[in-house]
Amino acid sequence: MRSREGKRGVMVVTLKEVAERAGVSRSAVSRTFTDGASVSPKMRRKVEKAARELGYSPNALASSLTTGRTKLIGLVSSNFHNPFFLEIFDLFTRGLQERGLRPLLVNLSGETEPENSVRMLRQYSVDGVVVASSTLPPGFAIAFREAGVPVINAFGRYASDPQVHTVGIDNVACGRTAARTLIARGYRRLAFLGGPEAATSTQDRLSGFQAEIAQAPELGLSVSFAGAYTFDAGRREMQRLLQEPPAEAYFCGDDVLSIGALSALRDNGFSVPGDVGVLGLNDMEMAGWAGIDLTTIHQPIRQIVTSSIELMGAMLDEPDRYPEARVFPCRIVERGTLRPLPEAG
Amino acid sequence: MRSREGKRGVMVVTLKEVAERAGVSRSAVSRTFTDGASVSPKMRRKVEKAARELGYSPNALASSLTTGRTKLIGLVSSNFHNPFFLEIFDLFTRGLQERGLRPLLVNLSGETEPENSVRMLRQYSVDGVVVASSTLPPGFAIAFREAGVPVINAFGRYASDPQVHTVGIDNVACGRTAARTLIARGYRRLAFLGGPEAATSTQDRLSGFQAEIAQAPELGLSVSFAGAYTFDAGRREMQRLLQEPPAEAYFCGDDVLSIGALSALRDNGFSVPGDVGVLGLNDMEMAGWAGIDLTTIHQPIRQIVTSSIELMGAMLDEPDRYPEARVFPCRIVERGTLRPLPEAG
DNA sequence: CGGCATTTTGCAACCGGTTGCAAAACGGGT
DNA sequence: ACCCGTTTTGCAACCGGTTGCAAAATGCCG
Repeated sequence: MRSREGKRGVMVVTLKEVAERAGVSRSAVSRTFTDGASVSPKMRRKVEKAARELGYSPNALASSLTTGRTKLIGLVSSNFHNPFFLEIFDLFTRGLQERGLRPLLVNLSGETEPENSVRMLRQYSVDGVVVASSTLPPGFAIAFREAGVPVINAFGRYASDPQVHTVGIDNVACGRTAARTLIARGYRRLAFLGGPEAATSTQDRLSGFQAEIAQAPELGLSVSFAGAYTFDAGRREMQRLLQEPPAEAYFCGDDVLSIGALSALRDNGFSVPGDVGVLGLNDMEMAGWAGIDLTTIHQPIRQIVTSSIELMGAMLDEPDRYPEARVFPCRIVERGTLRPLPEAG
Repeated sequence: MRSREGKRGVMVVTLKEVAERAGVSRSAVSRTFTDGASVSPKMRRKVEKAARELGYSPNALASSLTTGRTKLIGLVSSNFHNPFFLEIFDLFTRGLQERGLRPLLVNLSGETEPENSVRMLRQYSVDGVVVASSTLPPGFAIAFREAGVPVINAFGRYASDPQVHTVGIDNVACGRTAARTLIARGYRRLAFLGGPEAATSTQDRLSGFQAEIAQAPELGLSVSFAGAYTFDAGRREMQRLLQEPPAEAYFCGDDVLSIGALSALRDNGFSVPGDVGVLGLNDMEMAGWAGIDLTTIHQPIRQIVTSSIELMGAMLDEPDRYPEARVFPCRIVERGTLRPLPEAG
């Protein structure tokens, strides 16, 4: 009887058993399964045969104990209600898997203290953490860094002096782009319908939007916030705004919010883009659906995720790497909720 | 110097260091951190003090080596393009976290062989696996069971003789409910617009739908399939169907598909529910959005997830538990895409 | 075939914890 | 103070691997 009953009744084959069956030392078995180690072809064949016959595969957790790497990556987010983030999770999980890294998913909805999650992820010796959120306060990412865990803040606030590695867009610049886009189309009385006021993404987009508008005295700006990046919040807030005559065009916090706002506008008899213009942000899949057809600012999530993962790979080799911010440009995607650019003439 | 530089330059405090500082044995420290172990109050205080001063927290992976439990749960899915599943991931991650279990997320999109994922999850010694998918072939869940890993198939095919623990709805019954719903509203020429033909959910819903319709000879049924549970697939397929006159009412594979179908119908000048009725399935958040307002069959995901997690908890204590199927009823949610029930009288 | 440089292999210690067992400490009763 | 039953504690072995080091095996050359 070579095989053993594990703690849970699961057949579990260990290195030692393979070594015995192959008639070699345990180190030899270990070496054939760690690449870069010196093993003669003959030895390798013997071991592989025994391993195959026993159905052995090495215990990643046990080896992590000596190598100090688990290949576990904490994937931390609080955006579990925005379909846009499902696209992000998809890209992250696939990207990490391709590199042999395993995402340990942490849902921070409702969590206000980073402490617990930091402790938990340290207990599991994650090699690194990706904080993928546009709404979490920067303190969360920083808490990981202070705990000595390599961390990347994806979709977080871009700062020119980043405290932690940051990959994302420049929300201030986005706000400017939004303003310029609306102005170029001849809108004059503009409005900002932001996401949660506390989110840095909201603040930054607003400040860019404001800054650009402030340059032209003939422009008007009204500002309000929805409580969350959700359809309902967007719809409710727009509903509220419509108790007074609407602005000419709204730059909304994100696409879901925009869709909610659109719904309220249409229900109140406003035609979009005839009476009112709406501009979103993110360019989530849904924005392109017929029937929604939202003009929006595209956030290059593929590049952001890819770059985050590359950066994570680099940090694993060089944990004390100097923090850097990687910023990707956003571009406007023309669809049907803003009136067209006037013909050049 | 008590603290040590870990492999990655990370300060990492070990049990041994705590023991030394507290002036006790390593076992004593270990016991104060495993509940149920016998430790005197005095000892506990000493150890906790030292631990606090050093910032110690035990290494979950190291302990898993002897206890045989990692508290890691593989969360396996391939549905990363259906916003409905984001709601499911949200519920699963939170539910697991509350029980002190950690979801290791596996994205199986594009994977055809279960082997790789099974091996990977075994290497990480997961305590159990939740396969949360309505499209993965049953073989995936079974592969885990055969590898000796406790597995639960959530949102999978209900079978009266389940091979693995199954939690979800009875898709055949759902199909019947759909048919009865449409018939009761006076629709006669019915249609099934399913998801991927290979998905068991599609097959089962169809067979229930057919079975019910077959009982009334005056009813007509046409059947077609979209390639995926997505907006585009639904829209495309409906577009194609509209080259001929439409049926009176469509039972669609799921809500996203329905929304796609709706979009095609409206674009082709059909009024819903005036000319054509549409019935969805899932009752995802979006179905309730104003502007979509989809009549649909509610899938009780809260209960399904809660029950799955409970069951997982039970399996961890009793791995050889006899496979069971847990089935939750679906109910119709009246909204605006079917004409109302005729007045009784 | 011997001598030497170069792999390849096994030994043993270690990674960070847990746990059975026996010895030590404790507590209560007399 | 002593005895005995009950905690509490520490020792040492173990979980499943990795790795530095020295011994053994190999290859090459003269």
